[in-house]
Amino acid sequence: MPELPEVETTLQGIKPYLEGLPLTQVLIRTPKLRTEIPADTAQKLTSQTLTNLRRRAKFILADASNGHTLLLHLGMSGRLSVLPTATPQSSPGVAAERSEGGTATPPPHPAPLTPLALHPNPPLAKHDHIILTTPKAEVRFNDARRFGLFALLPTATLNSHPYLANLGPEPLTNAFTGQTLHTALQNSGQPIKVKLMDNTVVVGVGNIYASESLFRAGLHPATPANTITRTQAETLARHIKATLTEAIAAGGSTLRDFQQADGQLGYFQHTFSVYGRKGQPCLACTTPIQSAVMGQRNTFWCPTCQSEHRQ
DNA sequence: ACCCCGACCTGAGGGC
DNA sequence: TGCCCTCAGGTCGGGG
Repeated sequence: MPELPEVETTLQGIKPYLEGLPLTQVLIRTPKLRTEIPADTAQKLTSQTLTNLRRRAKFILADASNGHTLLLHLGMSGRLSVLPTATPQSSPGVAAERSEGGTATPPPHPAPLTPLALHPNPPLAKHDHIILTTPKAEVRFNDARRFGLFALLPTATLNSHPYLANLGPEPLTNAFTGQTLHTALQNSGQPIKVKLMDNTVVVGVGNIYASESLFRAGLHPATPANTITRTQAETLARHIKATLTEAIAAGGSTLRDFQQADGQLGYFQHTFSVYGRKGQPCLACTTPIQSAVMGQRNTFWCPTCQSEHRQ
Protein backbone atom coordinates (compact mmCIF):
# COMPACT_ATOMS: atom_id res chain seq x y z
CA MET A 1 0.00 0.00 0.00
CA PRO A 2 1.97 2.86 1.28
CA GLU A 3 4.76 4.74 -0.35
CA LEU A 4 6.75 7.46 1.35
CA PRO A 5 3.92 10.02 1.62
CA GLU A 6 1.55 7.52 3.19
CA VAL A 7 4.18 6.32 5.66
CA GLU A 8 5.08 9.90 6.55
CA THR A 9 1.41 10.78 7.03
CA THR A 10 0.97 7.72 9.24
CA LEU A 11 4.04 8.60 11.29
CA GLN A 12 2.79 12.12 11.97
CA GLY A 13 -0.55 10.69 12.98
CA ILE A 14 0.72 8.21 15.56
CA LYS A 15 3.57 10.30 16.92
CA PRO A 16 1.59 12.37 19.47
CA TYR A 17 0.11 9.19 20.91
CA LEU A 18 3.26 7.08 21.21
CA GLU A 19 6.28 9.31 21.60
CA GLY A 20 7.60 9.76 25.11
CA LEU A 21 4.84 7.65 26.59
CA PRO A 22 5.06 4.29 28.34
CA LEU A 23 3.59 1.28 26.61
CA THR A 24 1.10 0.08 29.18
CA GLN A 25 0.16 -2.90 27.07
CA VAL A 26 1.50 -4.62 23.95
CA LEU A 27 -0.68 -7.22 22.30
CA ILE A 28 0.59 -9.32 19.41
CA ARG A 29 -2.29 -11.35 18.06
CA THR A 30 -0.66 -12.49 14.82
CA PRO A 31 3.06 -13.24 15.03
CA LYS A 32 3.31 -14.44 11.44
CA LEU A 33 3.81 -11.30 9.41
CA ARG A 34 6.55 -10.90 6.81
CA THR A 35 8.83 -12.44 9.37
CA GLU A 36 7.73 -14.25 12.50
CA ILE A 37 7.67 -12.00 15.56
CA PRO A 38 9.59 -13.70 18.41
CA ALA A 39 7.43 -14.76 21.34
CA ASP A 40 9.17 -12.49 23.84
CA THR A 41 8.66 -9.30 21.81
CA ALA A 42 5.52 -8.10 23.56
CA GLN A 43 7.09 -8.65 26.94
CA LYS A 44 10.27 -6.83 25.89
CA LEU A 45 8.26 -3.81 24.80
CA THR A 46 5.80 -3.60 27.64
CA SER A 47 6.45 -0.66 29.98
CA GLN A 48 9.11 0.67 27.63
CA THR A 49 8.93 4.30 26.56
CA LEU A 50 9.26 4.97 22.84
CA THR A 51 11.31 7.96 21.77
CA ASN A 52 12.63 9.47 18.57
CA LEU A 53 9.81 8.29 16.33
CA ARG A 54 11.03 8.68 12.77
CA ARG A 55 10.85 7.41 9.22
CA ARG A 56 13.60 5.85 7.13
CA ALA A 57 12.53 4.84 3.63
CA LYS A 58 9.15 3.16 4.20
CA PHE A 59 10.05 2.05 7.71
CA ILE A 60 8.77 3.66 10.88
CA LEU A 61 11.29 3.48 13.71
CA ALA A 62 11.12 4.20 17.41
CA ASP A 63 13.74 3.73 20.10
CA ALA A 64 12.75 1.83 23.19
CA SER A 65 14.38 2.61 26.51
CA ASN A 66 15.96 -0.84 26.75
CA GLY A 67 18.52 -0.50 23.97
CA HIS A 68 16.25 -1.82 21.24
CA THR A 69 14.59 -0.08 18.34
CA LEU A 70 11.18 -0.88 17.00
CA LEU A 71 11.08 -1.26 13.23
CA LEU A 72 7.74 -1.24 11.51
CA HIS A 73 6.84 -1.59 7.83
CA LEU A 74 3.35 -1.40 6.39
CA GLY A 75 4.00 -3.65 3.40
CA MET A 76 1.24 -3.44 0.77
CA SER A 77 -1.85 -3.32 2.91
CA GLY A 78 -0.69 -2.26 6.37
CA ARG A 79 -2.36 0.50 8.30
CA LEU A 80 -1.89 2.10 11.71
CA SER A 81 -4.89 3.64 13.36
CA VAL A 82 -5.11 5.64 16.55
CA LEU A 83 -7.97 5.32 18.99
CA PRO A 84 -7.47 8.06 21.56
CA THR A 85 -8.25 7.06 25.10
CA ALA A 86 -11.66 8.33 26.11
CA THR A 87 -11.67 10.82 28.93
CA PRO A 88 -13.14 9.32 32.11
CA GLN A 89 -16.14 11.65 31.93
CA SER A 90 -17.16 10.75 28.41
CA SER A 91 -16.81 7.00 28.49
CA PRO A 92 -19.70 5.41 30.41
CA GLY A 93 -22.10 5.19 27.48
CA VAL A 94 -19.45 3.75 25.24
CA ALA A 95 -18.50 1.00 27.64
CA ALA A 96 -22.09 -0.10 28.10
CA GLU A 97 -22.70 -0.16 24.39
CA ARG A 98 -19.73 -2.37 23.73
CA SER A 99 -20.28 -5.14 26.23
CA GLU A 100 -23.25 -6.54 24.37
CA GLY A 101 -22.05 -6.15 20.82
CA GLY A 102 -19.14 -8.56 20.66
CA THR A 103 -20.24 -10.15 17.41
CA ALA A 104 -17.71 -9.05 14.82
CA THR A 105 -14.60 -10.28 16.59
CA PRO A 106 -12.78 -12.90 14.53
CA PRO A 107 -11.05 -15.83 16.21
CA PRO A 108 -7.55 -14.61 17.02
CA HIS A 109 -4.60 -16.90 16.35
CA PRO A 110 -3.22 -16.84 19.87
CA ALA A 111 -5.67 -16.09 22.60
CA PRO A 112 -5.88 -12.36 23.36
CA LEU A 113 -4.13 -11.45 26.56
CA THR A 114 -6.93 -9.09 27.52
CA PRO A 115 -10.64 -9.76 27.64
CA LEU A 116 -12.18 -7.71 24.87
CA ALA A 117 -15.05 -6.70 27.12
CA LEU A 118 -12.62 -4.62 29.15
CA HIS A 119 -11.45 -2.63 26.16
CA PRO A 120 -12.80 0.90 26.06
CA ASN A 121 -12.53 0.95 22.26
CA PRO A 122 -14.46 -0.66 19.39
CA PRO A 123 -13.99 -4.39 18.90
CA LEU A 124 -10.85 -5.51 17.16
CA ALA A 125 -11.27 -5.94 13.44
CA LYS A 126 -10.13 -8.81 11.29
CA HIS A 127 -6.40 -8.41 10.62
CA ASP A 128 -5.80 -6.19 13.63
CA HIS A 129 -2.51 -7.92 14.36
CA ILE A 130 -0.76 -5.71 16.90
CA ILE A 131 -2.12 -3.31 19.49
CA LEU A 132 0.12 -0.83 21.30
CA THR A 133 -1.46 0.93 24.26
CA THR A 134 -0.23 4.11 25.93
CA PRO A 135 -2.01 6.34 28.45
CA LYS A 136 -3.17 8.49 25.53
CA ALA A 137 -4.31 5.96 22.94
CA GLU A 138 -4.52 2.54 21.47
CA VAL A 139 -2.58 2.17 18.20
CA ARG A 140 -3.66 -0.75 16.03
CA PHE A 141 -1.66 -2.30 13.23
CA ASN A 142 -3.97 -3.84 10.67
CA ASP A 143 -2.58 -5.66 7.65
CA ALA A 144 -4.73 -7.94 5.54
CA ARG A 145 -1.95 -9.31 3.37
CA ARG A 146 0.60 -9.58 6.17
CA PHE A 147 3.52 -8.30 4.08
CA GLY A 148 4.18 -5.88 6.90
CA LEU A 149 7.03 -6.09 9.36
CA PHE A 150 7.27 -5.58 13.10
CA ALA A 151 10.69 -6.17 14.61
CA LEU A 152 12.68 -5.23 17.66
CA LEU A 153 16.37 -4.78 16.87
CA PRO A 154 19.38 -3.76 18.96
CA THR A 155 19.78 -0.01 18.54
CA ALA A 156 23.58 -0.16 18.53
CA THR A 157 23.74 -2.19 15.31
CA LEU A 158 20.57 -0.87 13.73
CA ASN A 159 22.13 0.78 10.71
CA SER A 160 24.11 -2.27 9.76
CA HIS A 161 21.08 -4.50 9.83
CA PRO A 162 20.23 -5.82 6.35
CA TYR A 163 16.86 -4.06 6.47
CA LEU A 164 18.56 -0.66 6.58
CA ALA A 165 22.17 -1.13 5.53
CA ASN A 166 21.70 -0.93 1.78
CA LEU A 167 19.15 1.82 1.51
CA GLY A 168 19.80 4.71 -0.83
CA PRO A 169 19.27 8.39 -0.04
CA GLU A 170 16.09 9.94 1.31
CA PRO A 171 14.48 11.77 -1.60
CA LEU A 172 13.43 14.80 0.48
CA THR A 173 16.91 15.53 1.79
CA ASN A 174 19.99 17.10 0.28
CA ALA A 175 21.53 13.63 0.09
CA PHE A 176 19.42 13.14 -3.00
CA THR A 177 20.18 15.38 -5.96
CA GLY A 178 20.20 15.20 -9.71
CA GLN A 179 23.86 14.39 -9.46
CA THR A 180 23.48 11.49 -7.04
CA LEU A 181 20.58 10.16 -9.08
CA HIS A 182 22.53 10.41 -12.32
CA THR A 183 25.45 8.57 -10.76
CA ALA A 184 23.22 5.81 -9.39
CA LEU A 185 21.77 5.19 -12.84
CA GLN A 186 25.07 4.74 -14.64
CA ASN A 187 25.51 0.98 -14.40
CA SER A 188 22.04 -0.17 -15.35
CA GLY A 189 20.18 -0.58 -18.59
CA GLN A 190 16.92 -1.26 -16.81
CA PRO A 191 13.94 1.01 -17.40
CA ILE A 192 14.18 4.21 -15.38
CA LYS A 193 10.83 3.39 -13.81
CA VAL A 194 12.24 0.18 -12.37
CA LYS A 195 15.28 2.00 -11.00
CA LEU A 196 13.13 4.62 -9.26
CA MET A 197 11.55 1.77 -7.33
CA ASP A 198 14.98 0.35 -6.47
CA ASN A 199 15.69 1.22 -2.84
CA THR A 200 19.43 1.39 -3.45
CA VAL A 201 18.90 4.26 -5.91
CA VAL A 202 16.41 6.28 -3.89
CA VAL A 203 14.03 5.18 -1.14
CA GLY A 204 10.34 5.75 -0.73
CA VAL A 205 9.31 5.94 -4.38
CA GLY A 206 6.86 3.16 -5.13
CA ASN A 207 4.66 2.25 -8.03
CA ILE A 208 2.38 5.28 -8.00
CA TYR A 209 4.92 8.04 -7.49
CA ALA A 210 7.38 6.52 -9.97
CA SER A 211 4.84 6.92 -12.78
CA GLU A 212 3.70 10.33 -11.57
CA SER A 213 7.23 11.73 -11.23
CA LEU A 214 8.24 10.49 -14.68
CA PHE A 215 5.19 12.13 -16.22
CA ARG A 216 6.05 15.44 -14.62
CA ALA A 217 9.63 15.13 -15.81
CA GLY A 218 8.52 14.31 -19.36
CA LEU A 219 10.49 11.07 -19.32
CA HIS A 220 9.28 7.82 -20.79
CA PRO A 221 9.27 5.12 -18.08
CA ALA A 222 11.02 2.61 -20.35
CA THR A 223 14.04 4.86 -20.90
CA PRO A 224 17.18 2.84 -20.11
CA ALA A 225 18.58 4.22 -16.86
CA ASN A 226 22.09 4.67 -18.21
CA THR A 227 20.90 6.85 -21.07
CA ILE A 228 19.40 9.47 -18.77
CA THR A 229 21.42 12.67 -19.11
CA ARG A 230 22.62 14.73 -16.21
CA THR A 231 20.11 17.42 -17.10
CA GLN A 232 17.28 14.90 -17.23
CA ALA A 233 18.38 13.52 -13.88
CA GLU A 234 18.26 17.02 -12.39
CA THR A 235 14.74 17.51 -13.71
CA LEU A 236 13.62 14.10 -12.51
CA ALA A 237 15.05 14.57 -9.02
CA ARG A 238 13.25 17.90 -8.74
CA HIS A 239 9.94 16.35 -9.76
CA ILE A 240 10.34 13.41 -7.39
CA LYS A 241 10.80 15.84 -4.51
CA ALA A 242 7.87 17.98 -5.60
CA THR A 243 5.52 15.04 -6.15
CA LEU A 244 6.29 13.46 -2.79
CA THR A 245 6.06 16.79 -0.99
CA GLU A 246 2.68 17.57 -2.51
CA ALA A 247 1.42 14.09 -1.70
CA ILE A 248 2.42 14.48 1.95
CA ALA A 249 0.65 17.83 2.09
CA ALA A 250 -2.46 16.13 0.69
CA GLY A 251 -2.36 13.44 3.38
CA GLY A 252 -1.17 10.75 0.99
CA SER A 253 -3.18 8.80 -1.57
CA THR A 254 -6.17 6.63 -0.75
CA LEU A 255 -6.67 3.86 -3.30
CA ARG A 256 -8.49 1.01 -1.65
CA ASP A 257 -7.82 1.14 2.02
CA PHE A 258 -5.22 3.69 3.00
CA GLN A 259 -6.31 5.89 5.85
CA GLN A 260 -4.38 8.30 7.96
CA ALA A 261 -3.94 7.27 11.56
CA ASP A 262 -7.04 9.24 12.55
CA GLY A 263 -9.14 7.52 9.87
CA GLN A 264 -9.15 10.43 7.43
CA LEU A 265 -8.60 9.64 3.78
CA GLY A 266 -5.74 11.07 1.76
CA TYR A 267 -6.72 12.98 -1.33
CA PHE A 268 -3.62 13.11 -3.52
CA GLN A 269 -5.18 10.41 -5.72
CA HIS A 270 -7.45 13.08 -7.13
CA THR A 271 -4.44 14.75 -8.68
CA PHE A 272 -2.93 11.70 -10.36
CA SER A 273 -1.85 12.60 -13.87
CA VAL A 274 -1.30 9.08 -15.19
CA TYR A 275 -1.51 6.42 -12.49
CA GLY A 276 -4.59 4.26 -12.99
CA ARG A 277 -5.69 6.35 -15.97
CA LYS A 278 -5.10 3.90 -18.83
CA GLY A 279 -7.13 4.90 -21.90
CA GLN A 280 -8.19 8.20 -20.40
CA PRO A 281 -7.09 11.45 -22.01
CA CYS A 282 -3.85 13.01 -20.86
CA LEU A 283 -4.73 16.07 -18.82
CA ALA A 284 -2.11 18.06 -20.69
CA CYS A 285 -2.61 16.95 -24.32
CA THR A 286 -5.64 14.56 -24.43
CA THR A 287 -3.61 11.64 -25.83
CA PRO A 288 -4.88 8.40 -24.24
CA ILE A 289 -2.71 7.27 -21.35
CA GLN A 290 -0.91 4.01 -21.98
CA SER A 291 0.13 1.28 -19.59
CA ALA A 292 2.50 -1.66 -19.52
CA VAL A 293 4.09 -3.87 -16.90
CA MET A 294 7.58 -2.80 -15.88
CA GLY A 295 9.35 -4.29 -12.92
CA GLN A 296 6.33 -6.56 -12.42
CA ARG A 297 4.17 -3.54 -11.79
CA ASN A 298 1.66 -1.72 -13.92
CA THR A 299 3.15 1.50 -15.26
CA PHE A 300 1.35 4.47 -16.79
CA TRP A 301 2.50 7.22 -19.12
CA CYS A 302 1.43 9.67 -21.80
CA PRO A 303 3.03 8.68 -25.11
CA THR A 304 3.01 12.31 -26.26
CA CYS A 305 4.20 14.16 -23.18
CA GLN A 306 6.77 11.51 -22.31
CA SER A 307 8.87 11.28 -25.44
CA GLU A 308 10.01 7.90 -26.63
CA HIS A 309 13.21 6.64 -25.14
CA ARG A 310 16.20 5.98 -27.36
CA GLN A 311 16.42 2.40 -28.51
C1' DA B 1 27.23 -7.86 -10.79
C1' DC B 2 23.07 -7.65 -12.94
C1' DC B 3 18.37 -8.99 -13.95
C1' DC B 4 14.19 -11.69 -13.99
C1' DC B 5 10.62 -13.88 -11.81
C1' DG B 6 8.22 -16.40 -8.32
C1' DA B 7 6.87 -16.18 -3.59
C1' DC B 8 4.82 -14.26 0.36
C1' DC B 9 -0.83 -13.21 1.62
C1' DT B 10 -5.89 -11.67 1.52
C1' DG B 11 -9.65 -9.36 -0.63
C1' DA B 12 -12.10 -6.78 -4.23
C1' DG B 13 -13.99 -6.76 -8.60
C1' DG B 14 -15.18 -8.44 -13.19
C1' DG B 15 -16.82 -12.08 -16.37
C1' DC B 16 -19.49 -15.97 -17.01
C1' DT C 1 -25.47 -16.66 -6.16
C1' DG C 2 -21.05 -18.49 -6.92
C1' DC C 3 -16.76 -19.70 -8.93
C1' DC C 4 -12.64 -18.45 -11.13
C1' DC C 5 -9.52 -15.34 -12.67
C1' DT C 6 -6.78 -11.06 -12.29
C1' DC C 7 -5.08 -7.44 -9.88
C1' DA C 8 -3.49 -4.55 -5.79
C1' DG C 9 0.52 1.17 -2.78
C1' DG C 10 6.38 -3.92 -1.29
C1' DT C 11 10.16 -6.60 -0.61
C1' DC C 12 13.13 -10.84 -0.75
C1' DG C 13 15.70 -14.68 -2.46
C1' DG C 14 16.89 -18.11 -5.91
C1' DG C 15 18.59 -19.00 -10.28
C1' DG C 16 20.19 -17.69 -15.01
